[in-house]
Parts: sequence; structure tokens; C-alpha cells
Amino acid sequence: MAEDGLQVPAASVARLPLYLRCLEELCANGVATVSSSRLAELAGVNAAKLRKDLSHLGSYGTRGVGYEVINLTHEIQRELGLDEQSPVIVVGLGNLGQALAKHGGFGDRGFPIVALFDVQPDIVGMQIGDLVVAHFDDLAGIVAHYKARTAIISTPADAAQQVTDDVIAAGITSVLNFAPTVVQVGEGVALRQVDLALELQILSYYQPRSDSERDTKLRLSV
Amino acid sequence: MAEDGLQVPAASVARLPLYLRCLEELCANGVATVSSSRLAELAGVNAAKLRKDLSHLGSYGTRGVGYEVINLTHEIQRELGLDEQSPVIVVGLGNLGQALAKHGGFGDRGFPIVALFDVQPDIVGMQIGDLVVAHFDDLAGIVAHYKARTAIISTPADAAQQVTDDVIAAGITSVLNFAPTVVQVGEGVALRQVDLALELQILSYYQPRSDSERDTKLRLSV
DNA sequence: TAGATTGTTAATCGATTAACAATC
DNA sequence: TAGATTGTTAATCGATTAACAATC
Repeated sequence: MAEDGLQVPAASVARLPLYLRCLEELCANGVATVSSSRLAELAGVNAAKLRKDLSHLGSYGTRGVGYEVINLTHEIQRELGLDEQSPVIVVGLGNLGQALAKHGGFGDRGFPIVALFDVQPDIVGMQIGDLVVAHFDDLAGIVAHYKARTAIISTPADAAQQVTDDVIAAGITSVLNFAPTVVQVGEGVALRQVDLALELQILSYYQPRSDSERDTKLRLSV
Repeated sequence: MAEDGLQVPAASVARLPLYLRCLEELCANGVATVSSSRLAELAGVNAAKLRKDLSHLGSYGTRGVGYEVINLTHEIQRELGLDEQSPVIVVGLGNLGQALAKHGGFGDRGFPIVALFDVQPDIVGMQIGDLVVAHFDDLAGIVAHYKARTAIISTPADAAQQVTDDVIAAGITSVLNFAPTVVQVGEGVALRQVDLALELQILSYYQPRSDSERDTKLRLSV
């Protein structure tokens, strides 16, 4: 139960947004009630794991029936702290940063992008979507004005640590780093790192290879 | 030892590209030898974990000395199957797809993007970087021509499953899905899914909150 | 009631980490 | 040799899953 102050295990926390996405799709399709086995199928996970994950939030299902879609949606949103909108800033407006800034998926899910920052003279002042890129020197005032707590870092690797330090100094407490380098943050700051090329390198290991001396790791479907 | 055909644990596989990135940075800085504790520090992981991960590849360190940077780089590349370039296709050239297509980081790390596909009349024919967007109807021939085995899916959610099925039918065996929906693949196909907004929702849980009835989960640094 | 499905238990599995013998 | 660091052991920790009593 959330009221107990018990932590939800990290592996469960990482799956809750996935369930949320599936629930929202069910809701959009007019489905009112869903069983753990059906929701697990949609999310691509084991049904027992899903029930275990949900049990950390409390008992919101009905035995013999399932979960009420709208109710469970709200409980997961509450647990994740998605009750209110969280303004987000983006630092580094190269190709990826521009795409992230124009990407509607953040605002749709409670994370409106409110400000963009760069230092390049040819990028500062550029209009991207509804926003104009500000100079990184103006960070502190703008972050304070919007009460932004979350930053997306999409700078080159060699700038990422300094930018991270600076946004934290300006009041940011959640950092999503897309720069291909490890950044360090102190306690009290939440951090996730996404490296797009790294994902392809992980996939490479599982790619069936016949040319190598190693046995094929996955068989093609029968 | 890789020659034994023993599988490297999934958690270790997911970290090997991270070590690789750190090693390449060390190499660029002219560092010839590195200890597990230094490399672990750069990668942001525990040193014992790093040594355990590397032990699955074989014994490539020297006690009392450390690891030779170039040698270890090659061993990790070999283990991941990064010996040769892997041509990649991108399907769905919206904001994100365009950014991924222009993103130099893939080609730099052995994954040159060789073809782009969409179905929208205003996108097919568009030049993005060095490439022109092809129609998805021409998928099979182009995949065969480039011998592409890896696909990046950046379509809307409602198209992702059909696109995934089609690229697999065309010969793709590794799929990196950015569409915000779960896609299912059969055996013999490797799959990873990245949902950008989902990362922000996970961060939200760990964001210190004083307004909630729940205790703050992380303290601000002392 | 009978059928269905949750919430939880307990067993298993896999990942992490400190410690240290091996050894350069 | 003495100091340093790997590779591995073993203990611990956390995650997964099948099974089923509880119960709608």
C-alpha cells in the first residue's frame, strides 16, 4: 500500500508506465474492465508479474472480475506522481533535440516542453514548434519562472556533464540524458540515460550469426 | 569463455556497449591501460560487477596491471558481433524518424543507415541527409539489396505492429521500436523497445514530492 | 452455487557485491 | 620482493513465476 511509505521495487516502477499506456488504449476503445491476463498480454509481460506489480499500489482489483480500467489508471498515475503536469526543458537543439522538442508525445502524457536552450549562435533564437530557443546563459531565470523540475539533455557528449551540473544548480531534479556519455548527479536528483546507438549494439549480440564461431543464440521461428 | 557457447547474462550484455563507449573515449585520450576500478567509475557501475561482466568474455586482464584498452575494445566488439558494419533501415520519417536518420551516432558506431521508408505522399521522395525516402511498398527489394538485418521503427503506434510484421517478412531480424506501443515478434527476431515519454514517467516516481501524502523518496544532497 | 480471477505465498532464478586467493 | 589488481567465490539481494487460497 502506498500509504505505508513502502517503496515500490525499481523493476515494478519501470513497468507501471507501460501498464498505464495499455490502460489508456483500452479506455480509448471503450473497455471498462480488464483482467490481469489480458492486460499482461497487451503489455507483453507475465500475468503473475503484473499482479505482483499492481499489488504494490494496493488492492484495486475485484476477484472473479478484474480491474476497472479508469480506476486502475488513476491509481497508477497517482503512484507515479502524474497527477499534475510537469514542465520540461530541453537543452541542446541539434537534430535529436529538435525532434524531441517537436515530439507531441511528451505534452500528451503530462510533460509539456516549456523552454529550449542552446549556445550555438545559429540555433539560439530559432523557432521550433511554438518555442524560440533561448541562450543557456538565461537558464536559471527561465527554469524558475516555469517552475520546471525536469530536463532533457540532448547536447554533444562533451558538454553533457557541465550542462547537467548547471541545470541541477538551476533547480532541476529529474534529468533524462540522451548524450552518449555517462553523467553523474548527486543525491536527490533522479537520472535516466538513453543511448540510441547503444540499443542497436545490444541487439547485435542477439542477432543470429552463422559466420561466427559461436553458436546461433536464437533460432529462427519453426 | 565465448568459445564454450555459454550465454552471457542479459544484464551483462546490456552493459557491454557502455564499457565499449568508455574504452573508446579512453583510447581517444591516448590511454593504453585501464583498471577495473577506473573503467567502472567512468561507466558509473560497481567495479566487481564490471569484472564479473568482463569475465564472461574470457580473461583479458593482467593481474596487478589492468586491461589493455585496445585489446579489451576488440574483445567486447567481437562478443557483441560488432566486427562488421550492420546496415539499418528506418521506417516512419516523422520528426523522430528524421532526427534518427540524420543522427550521425549510428553510422559512427557501425550501424550505417542505408534506406528510409514511409507511406505518406508528402514524405516519400523527400531527401533526408544523403538519402531519399522510399515507399514502404518497395521494402523487400531494398532490404534484400542492402542485406539489411536491422530496422528502426518510428511510425505512429497504430502502424507499428503491421510494419514490424512486414520488415520481418522482408528479412529483418533485429527491431528497435520507438513507437509507443508494444509490438510482438516471433522467435529468432531480437527486439528492443524505447518509449521516450515513458522514461519521463519513470523519473516522475523518483522526483521528490512534498505535496503528496507519501514520504519523499530521495533526499536532496546534504 | 459454480466459475472466474485476484492477491499472496513460496520456490526458483538471476543479479549484485564484498572479499580474497591468485598472480602479474 | 612488495604492491597492485584481476578473476572467482560465496553470500546476499532482488526479481520472477507457478500455484492456490481467498473471494467476488
